[in-house]
Amino acid sequence: MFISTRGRYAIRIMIDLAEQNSSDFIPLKDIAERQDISEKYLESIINQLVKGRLVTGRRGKGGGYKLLKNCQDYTIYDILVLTETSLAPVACLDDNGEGCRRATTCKTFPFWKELDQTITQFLSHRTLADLLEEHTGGNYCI
Amino acid sequence: MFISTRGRYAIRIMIDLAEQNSSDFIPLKDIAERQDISEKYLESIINQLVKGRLVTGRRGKGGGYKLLKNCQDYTIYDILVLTETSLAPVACLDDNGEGCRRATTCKTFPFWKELDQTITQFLSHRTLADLLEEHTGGNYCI
DNA sequence: CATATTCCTATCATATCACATGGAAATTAA
DNA sequence: TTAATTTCCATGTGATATGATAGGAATATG
Repeated sequence: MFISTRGRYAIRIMIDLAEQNSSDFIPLKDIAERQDISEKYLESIINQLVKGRLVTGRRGKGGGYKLLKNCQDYTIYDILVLTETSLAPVACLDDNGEGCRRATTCKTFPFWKELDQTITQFLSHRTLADLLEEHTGGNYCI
Repeated sequence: MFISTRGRYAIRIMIDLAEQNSSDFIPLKDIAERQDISEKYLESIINQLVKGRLVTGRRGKGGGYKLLKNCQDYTIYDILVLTETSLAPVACLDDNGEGCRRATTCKTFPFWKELDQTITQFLSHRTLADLLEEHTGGNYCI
């Protein structure tokens, strides 16, 4: 499997935040209930999104999380690259291809590179706004 | 990681067989030595290729494996679909999307389906012959 | 202060991966 | 026929990633 639940849940968190369409902080508890996912697991995921500056969090009463940008300004790639351990389709491509010493002579290496580019382009040409519109027809974004 | 060593090794086996450009059976021992991969591991991989009718094997002295078709008639998809446990980029898409009960309402499902199609198209539009030519400029195929 | 909520650091069960071991069956050459 | 070769078949194993869970410290509100 390429994209793990971790990355998929991250996208669902972002969609949920966008759908609330609020300038208030949204408690993770609410997101976990709506999405029917363990709050503790979501916690570890949204932490990565905070560190990656995709969302911001505030502690204490009235705290929670909120988006930092408009949803058309988040690409799916932005979200996945933070939450997935690797977006390379093959191990040869990790660490800029330093991982494989056969890279220079390998007959399959250019092929994997092309596959990687194809996937990366696909993921970085879609925004959070695209996902919202795709299903609702509406526009939740500011 | 998306494509495991299993699938990558399978492609290297197929390339190796094509490069021998022979109507004789090629012993797996030779392939393992040339590719510097454990023969026993390759054995379990090439078994899947035999069962999938991509190659044929013969036992005993003078035995080995050989391709059944011209290499322009093998797509990379053909090879990977046999050797990888799943080519679906996300779990939601396994078993024709039956795996996920949220599929009908999920805002991300159409997106994953598109990603899957993009990848599948990429993999099924390249043949073994393409990989051989890409690196050597020559044509090993009949 | 009491409560809500994020942050931080562990731990754990399960599955998959990459590979190894041990042999049975078949084919050919001598 | 015998020995050598080689595919076929089943099962075992250590390492790693994944998908969680647990407990508590820090911080903000009222």
